[in-house]
Amino acid sequence: MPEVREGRASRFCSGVRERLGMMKEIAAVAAISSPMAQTITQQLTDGVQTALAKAGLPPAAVCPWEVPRQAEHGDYATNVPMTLARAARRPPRQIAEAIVANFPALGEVDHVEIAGPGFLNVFLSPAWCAEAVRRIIAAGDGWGRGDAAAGQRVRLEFVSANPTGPLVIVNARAAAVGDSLVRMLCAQGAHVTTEYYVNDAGNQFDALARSVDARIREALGLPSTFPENGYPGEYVMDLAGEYLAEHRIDTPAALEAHRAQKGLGAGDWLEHLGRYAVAKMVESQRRVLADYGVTFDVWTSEQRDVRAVGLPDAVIEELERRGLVYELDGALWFRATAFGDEKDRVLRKSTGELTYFAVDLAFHHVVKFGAAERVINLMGPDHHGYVPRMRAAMQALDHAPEALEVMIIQLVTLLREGQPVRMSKRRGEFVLMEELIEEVGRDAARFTFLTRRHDSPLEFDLAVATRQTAENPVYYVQYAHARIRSIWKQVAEQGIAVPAWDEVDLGVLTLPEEQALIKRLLQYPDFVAGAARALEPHRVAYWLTELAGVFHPYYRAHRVIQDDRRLMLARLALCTAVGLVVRNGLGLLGVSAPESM
RNA sequence: GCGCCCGUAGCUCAGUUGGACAGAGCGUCGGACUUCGAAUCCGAAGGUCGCAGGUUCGAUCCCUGCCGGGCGCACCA
Repeated sequence: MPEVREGRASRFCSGVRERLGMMKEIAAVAAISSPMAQTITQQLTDGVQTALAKAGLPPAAVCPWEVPRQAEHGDYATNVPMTLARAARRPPRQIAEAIVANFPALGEVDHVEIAGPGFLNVFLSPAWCAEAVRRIIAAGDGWGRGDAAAGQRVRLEFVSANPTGPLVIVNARAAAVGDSLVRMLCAQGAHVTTEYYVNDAGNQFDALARSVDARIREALGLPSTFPENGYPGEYVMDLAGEYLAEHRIDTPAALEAHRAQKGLGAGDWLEHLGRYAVAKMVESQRRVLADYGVTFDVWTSEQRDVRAVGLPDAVIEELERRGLVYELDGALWFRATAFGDEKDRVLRKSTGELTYFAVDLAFHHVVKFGAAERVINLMGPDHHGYVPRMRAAMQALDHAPEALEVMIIQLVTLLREGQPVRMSKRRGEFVLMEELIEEVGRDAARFTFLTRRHDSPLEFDLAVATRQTAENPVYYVQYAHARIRSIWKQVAEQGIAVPAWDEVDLGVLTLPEEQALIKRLLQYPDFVAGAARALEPHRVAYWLTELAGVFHPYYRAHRVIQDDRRLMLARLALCTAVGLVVRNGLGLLGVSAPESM
């Protein structure tokens, strides 16, 4: 078995931890932080189960908690009495009453009510909530970490654009989604290896090589015809120009001499040019992604890491051993229909060449699943028809069908002030990812991409994304952080002494706005765990916007710095906790939390 | 024709994996800066969740059919 380059997941995760960072003011306190505590819903679930046991009722298989829309319905609600009604053969309300009567005394809970057909509405204790601010600050960047993916080895491939052209808008979307997923999964205890797959073989590779060759001949004034399926973009001319410059070739004779010196015949020459072009393209892709804040643990080469080491043949043999391969019309077929695909698929064409599928299947089976139990691929919508056959192949090779998770990243429509920006890939005109970053900035670009579900098409208005107004939620959220930092600057300038948080009386945080703010912060760990489980980073973006939407009105209405020192310190603590969570959340999205704006 | 995704406020989109009276931003209209940052805040108007059935105590969510839109159906990658 060939050596598989293993990613350095730990480095990546520690990098995230670094990026999540923490504010100076809380660093000292965080040093004495306690181990990860149970989330509030876990405590409530324990309470319900205890009550059920005491009442002689069967335990609940699951105990879903939701945050009701209406405040009258409490802070958390569950429908357990209704789901249990059938098994217990008692009406839901009776079960609810039994739970309430036997509910253990929990510090977090003020009281529990029965409502509607059989809901349990839990009201949190205001004093406990106020006190919780201290724990949030103490948890620091650990607030929001969890174990939803603890110990899982995850292989996450995203972007993976062909090395035949520069990165474009949709790649920026995939990069934003993928990178955010990495951060979320790491924060939930997963060991994630990120991977970029370079398709440096096959037809597209040949087309690139021939395109560069044609441009080189043109540049030297030699007769040439541009290949039918070649790449027309200007970057191909740049590649040709760079090649000539690097090798100091400026005449046809110099080119001949160069090729002769290197012993490059017709076939070798195209291979050589192709390698050169791919290396250049990959390097530029890597640079653009790095500018975007996205790095990969592994850059896998189709040619070097899969084809050259004979993986496809090995996997085809494996399939043959299992009797899942047959020959027809001179081609070799995989019996994909035996695993739910709509038709059988060719592994080796009658020409003797491997199909893309055969190579990709070997890549998945050996390289990806050799390194992880969970394989997540982000792909474009044009590939969704490809998924069933890959899944069929994975099943044929004994992988659980759900082990391969495919996320379709939908297309991006680019607008400027509501007007479509014309793009034509055929003519080689498109808006590049680097132009996007240049124009709107990384934070705005990434956040905007994460304000939509990954599988729904996105309209990206360049003009709006550039505008630094409320139209742009990224600034709304960042502003909350900057404002909180600004309060701390004021504290420093005015020479206000702030004691250790242990000595601050948080009990004065009794305003409805303050309680609402704290309750939101308390929801955060459950929320990000849910987003990580669902692989939906956009939820975090929405949640943060809502948090900012609770904070800004509070900030406008109530002063932090004031004569009442007790109140001031308590509010300072609350604001610090809010700033911390904003920062943690933005960190999950790969968006910065600025000190000032 | 078959398969997958999508139809929610004028626009762009959320809706926590079936919950209680349907949410946000923008846009529109009307207000708020001698107070820690107005990239902010307060208020108003705006809906038959594409249509019709079904399952359920309960449906925007699940099932069926229809209408409308996108994508895919290669010995391409």
